[in-house]
Amino acid sequence: MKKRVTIHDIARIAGVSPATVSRVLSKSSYPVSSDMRKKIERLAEEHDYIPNMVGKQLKTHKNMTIGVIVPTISNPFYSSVVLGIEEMARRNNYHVFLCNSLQNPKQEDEYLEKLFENQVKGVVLSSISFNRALLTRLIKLGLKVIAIDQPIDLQDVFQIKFDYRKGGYMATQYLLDKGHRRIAFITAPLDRPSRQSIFDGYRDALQDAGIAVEERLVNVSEPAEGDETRGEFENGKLLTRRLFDLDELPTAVFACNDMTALGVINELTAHGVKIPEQMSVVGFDNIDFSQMIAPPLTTIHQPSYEMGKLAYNMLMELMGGGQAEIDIVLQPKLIERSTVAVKK
Amino acid sequence: MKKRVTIHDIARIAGVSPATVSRVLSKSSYPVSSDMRKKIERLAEEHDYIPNMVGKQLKTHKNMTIGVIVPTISNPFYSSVVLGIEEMARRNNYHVFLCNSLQNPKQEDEYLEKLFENQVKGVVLSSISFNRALLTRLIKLGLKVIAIDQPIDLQDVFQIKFDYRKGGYMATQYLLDKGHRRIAFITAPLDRPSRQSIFDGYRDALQDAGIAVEERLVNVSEPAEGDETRGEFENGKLLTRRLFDLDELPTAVFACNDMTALGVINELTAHGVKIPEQMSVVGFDNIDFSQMIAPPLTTIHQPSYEMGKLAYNMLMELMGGGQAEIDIVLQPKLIERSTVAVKK
DNA sequence: ATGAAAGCGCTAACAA
DNA sequence: TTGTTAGCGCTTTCAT
Repeated sequence: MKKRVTIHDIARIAGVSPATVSRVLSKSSYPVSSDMRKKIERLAEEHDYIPNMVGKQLKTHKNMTIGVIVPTISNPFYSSVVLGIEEMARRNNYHVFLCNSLQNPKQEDEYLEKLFENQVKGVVLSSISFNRALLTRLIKLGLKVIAIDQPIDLQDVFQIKFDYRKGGYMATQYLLDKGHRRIAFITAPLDRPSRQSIFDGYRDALQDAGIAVEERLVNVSEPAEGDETRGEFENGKLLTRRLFDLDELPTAVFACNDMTALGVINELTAHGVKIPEQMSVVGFDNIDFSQMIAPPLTTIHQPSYEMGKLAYNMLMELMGGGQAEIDIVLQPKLIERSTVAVKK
Repeated sequence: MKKRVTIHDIARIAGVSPATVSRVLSKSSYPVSSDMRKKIERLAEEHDYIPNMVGKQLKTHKNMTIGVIVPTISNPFYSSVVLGIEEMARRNNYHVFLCNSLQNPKQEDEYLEKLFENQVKGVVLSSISFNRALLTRLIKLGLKVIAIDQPIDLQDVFQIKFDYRKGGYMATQYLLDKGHRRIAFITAPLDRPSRQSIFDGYRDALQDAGIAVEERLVNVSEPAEGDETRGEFENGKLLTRRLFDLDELPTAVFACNDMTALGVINELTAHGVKIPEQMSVVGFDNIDFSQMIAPPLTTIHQPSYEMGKLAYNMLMELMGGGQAEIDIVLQPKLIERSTVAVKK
């Protein structure tokens, strides 16, 4: 294992000062004679010089990495968001420091702190925590934060929002338009603002149609910890099973996300219920998989990849001292596929 | 925005030397009187002291981050591997620097270099490149590398292998046992060793059964770039379409991975072909989704999460100066679900 | 038990 | 155009 060569080594070999070497190797605009420049570049190449960003960073207080904290990348929705962020970051020579909070607020805080210790200056955060103590402290110390997916109600935190309520409303309205009156809502715990909003949309759509919300048709699961993705699916199955305890099945199911909808469909199919002939199903998110199943899932599109890109752009704006940014609210879109039939 | 407080600030306030402050705040084992220790801890707390890891790292040449390079986390197989690595890393207070090479060898090299510049000392790599120039250089400079998924034939690179050939053999043999004789193989380009090996297994199983490999039943797609996950699915669809040009359909399809198998199933269903009654399908990987579809997919299990954990452990061993590590070959397992029927 | 001082690799005034 | 020097925040020998 060869010793690492530094700017000083190159300087010594070239018989010049480290400053000159720094100027050429860091692509500074500072003037250096072209002979010198060539010589140094050649020497650097020959000696396998690779810059040490830690030294540079300590001096300049700048770095090229941003943090991203999401519940888990095993959820295709988040992996798509992350890919969007990373794509933009790459183009601008930034790095992404990815953290999976795994439904654990403590984990979220630990990552936040670690990120900050590592001098990360900007973070895109899908927060599952309610305690804003640490976040507030870090923001005071200069951390820039963009909230996605879950709102964060703090001064100086800007948001890429999504109109979950409207999405919930649209999905329900669509089912209503197809003639359905008994529409079940199946969801993971309403402990996240996004889910609560989807439920609000469901409720409002029913009420606007003059239909009372039947409590037995609203199925909320118990909170769980760990990797959520498998959980959402299992959840969908579990809550669907409860439907069969009812005197009469609903004619349609609206699930709080696609993973849950997959569970619903799976369980329904296991019970011999045909989709959409005997039961209509609508999901939420429009993950790639939703169109890969048979029949392909009708769902509400949430532009995850674009969300990632937007989040990156807003973060850069913020970090570049841009100010008075405005929150963005992305609009839902209904994707009609094949899991909904007209109620006969 | 408050100015960041350093150990010097704390030292000044406490009226002691920075050395003493460092000793207590970095949890050094060096003796410090308990009065002093308490005072410093209190002051640090009061003044919101947060250590600067960059300074520390420059001095100690140690850091707590490892790199992980995979084709894309939007592929559930890789996201599961990454989660396994991250889980272990977290337990040991390590960080994961995640990079998606997106099927692009140049991107892979860029990330490798960036990682190294940032003083990352260990990397878990699923390489899609064939050019080992940079990697060889970095290894000479002390980088430790664990290869997963795709073998890397370099001195000092240790591997978590998977017996792809055996997996391919098992899947084909299983189909053979069920009475199938005309078994199509559908795959993305054989430019990765893993896929080639799966094909070898397919071929060998047929040959051992005294069945000639029919060229028209082996469908290989053209190379593509970009985010592969959607591509694999589309690929499965595309190649399945070609099957219908044949004089006679095969009775079973073996796909090189589950995403492709989903595409196969999707296209088959679109053509009104019932699975498994009219066509049997076997996948490869056993991603979570493979059991979420209807009917659930029969497939070859590749232990992605465990692979991640193993990779982390091996890497730590290597980085800790452990030597004479031995490559590991994980064994495939057939998961019988519902997409295969006995050939009548 | 505490402090002084050097230095990790790099950059950036300032000087020459 | 090039060099000198100081120092980013931290740890760590060596002294005291």
